Amino acid sequence: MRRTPVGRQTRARGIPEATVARLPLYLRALTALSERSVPTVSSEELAAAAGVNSAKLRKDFSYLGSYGTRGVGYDVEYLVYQISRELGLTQDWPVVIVGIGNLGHALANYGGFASRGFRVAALLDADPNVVGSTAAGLPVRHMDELESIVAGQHVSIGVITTPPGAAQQVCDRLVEAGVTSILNFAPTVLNVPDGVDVRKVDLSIELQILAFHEQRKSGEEPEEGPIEEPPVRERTPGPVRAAAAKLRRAAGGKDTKGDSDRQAVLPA
Amino acid sequence: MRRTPVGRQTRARGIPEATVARLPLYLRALTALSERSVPTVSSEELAAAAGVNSAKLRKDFSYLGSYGTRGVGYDVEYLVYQISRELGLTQDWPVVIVGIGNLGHALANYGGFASRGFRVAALLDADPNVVGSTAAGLPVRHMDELESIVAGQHVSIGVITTPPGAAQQVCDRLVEAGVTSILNFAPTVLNVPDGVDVRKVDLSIELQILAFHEQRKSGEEPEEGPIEEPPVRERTPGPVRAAAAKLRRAAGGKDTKGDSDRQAVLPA
DNA sequence: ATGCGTTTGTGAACGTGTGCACAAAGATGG
DNA sequence: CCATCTTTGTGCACACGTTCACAAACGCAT
Repeated sequence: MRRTPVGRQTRARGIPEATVARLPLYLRALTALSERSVPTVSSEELAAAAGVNSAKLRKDFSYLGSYGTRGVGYDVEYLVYQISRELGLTQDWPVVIVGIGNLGHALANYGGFASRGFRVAALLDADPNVVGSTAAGLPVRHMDELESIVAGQHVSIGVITTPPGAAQQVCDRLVEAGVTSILNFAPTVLNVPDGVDVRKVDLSIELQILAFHEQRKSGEEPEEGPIEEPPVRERTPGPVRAAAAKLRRAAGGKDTKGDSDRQAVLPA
Repeated sequence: MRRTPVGRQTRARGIPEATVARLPLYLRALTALSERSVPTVSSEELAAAAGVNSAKLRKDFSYLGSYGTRGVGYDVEYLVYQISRELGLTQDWPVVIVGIGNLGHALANYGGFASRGFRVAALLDADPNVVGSTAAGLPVRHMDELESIVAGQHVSIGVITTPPGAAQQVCDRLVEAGVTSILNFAPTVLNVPDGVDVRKVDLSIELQILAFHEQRKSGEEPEEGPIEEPPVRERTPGPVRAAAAKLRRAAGGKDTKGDSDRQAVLPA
């Protein structure tokens, strides 16, 4: 199962994944400085603007090369260019958005798309009532056109904003059509073949993490005592082999299949 | 600057942050099993359903306690309860959403909210044209009501879906009113006092990370050669002290202030 | 009771990420 | 040309996260 010497997602040519995740942050801060015609910036100042530690920032930049000048700082324009190039933002990235509900609309209108080389190649939906309408000035087209659009416009990035039940199916079609990077907003674990990247954005998970910390702050830590019986079933021993066998069937053969949470990304 | 012995966000009582981030994933998979009345599940099966490695899952669960039965697996109902309790989902969490554009609408309609103990206490917006309309059956109320709502309903979690220019301001008001956990969708670095948690969801960053890996796949790695001159300014040495001094003023005194990227979360 | 097959729980090794602290490098002023 | 001041780039130590591999625990059949 191990394909690359390092790990799941080889840190390409020496750039750590954690650093890659911060580059867009630096880029944003630098762009703001650039618009104010600030010529140079120190690691300390830029780090403050990006909300990180300055040593971390310097180390991050050191992976890209020695683009700073000691005693002075970093040239803003030069860094903007270098980071953009490293992230691949100097080229055009056509993107398809599948599932045009509220969230799909929000993304279609999202200004951050166009501003960084991302171009909405098409909006797709399966619902005939939605197909034909327009969002952000673009027509919503039917799922059937997915394959021809992806192939014709060389789309390599797909965004899934469908209800969770449709996500895996849509994902399969995207991959089959040639998409190799997927941004998934549906609360579903997607199965993809090797070589396809998936990143997920999950509202519900973020809130639950906040709730965890919030609970800690309140001092109402869940105590490990005799209190608070489990609501339904006690940990009663008993005949379980048959149950386990049944479970094995129900859980699906080889991978995550039946994950049909009832919550929806786009209830409308 | 170091407040806690471990680090930035002390891992409460022994539960690592990485584990906390996965608990909601396990919970979702377990809930799906529960709905199918599956009584027990092995670490291998549950790990597959959650998209993680089984050893990792077992270690994660070991931080919660010994809730499994060797030779059998984990009792689904029991685990659902324990994880819910650990995450603080057995209590009610009122939430305010500020900024009711497309994204705000999408979140208000999000089914995952209600299904896990999160309740939308109020929808708020500053635009008089939006105030008074309804979203997801709830009236949109004016920002002026923020303080009274937060105080009156004991809201501790706020969601920011405003344009980036308004985010810090809204954040300050939320914190001032008593909110101690914030989920930020605006592409802005928020400054908050100690004791307030911020999690951010940033569309643009996710896409840029995908683009980075996509570029690597294409083999078009940015090469470190004499090619590709920087577009605007060369790395010309020269008198820079005055510039650096000017910069220091422009960048703001103590913290991230002027971060006004032109992209908007909610252009509408 | 005893043995067998299964699955958990965890010690230990390894990889990744973070932050300190400082030498090297450059700018600037005399 | 030299002294001084500023800021980068990085070696090092430590914290955190992941994975392996295996003993201990448990159900079940005989």
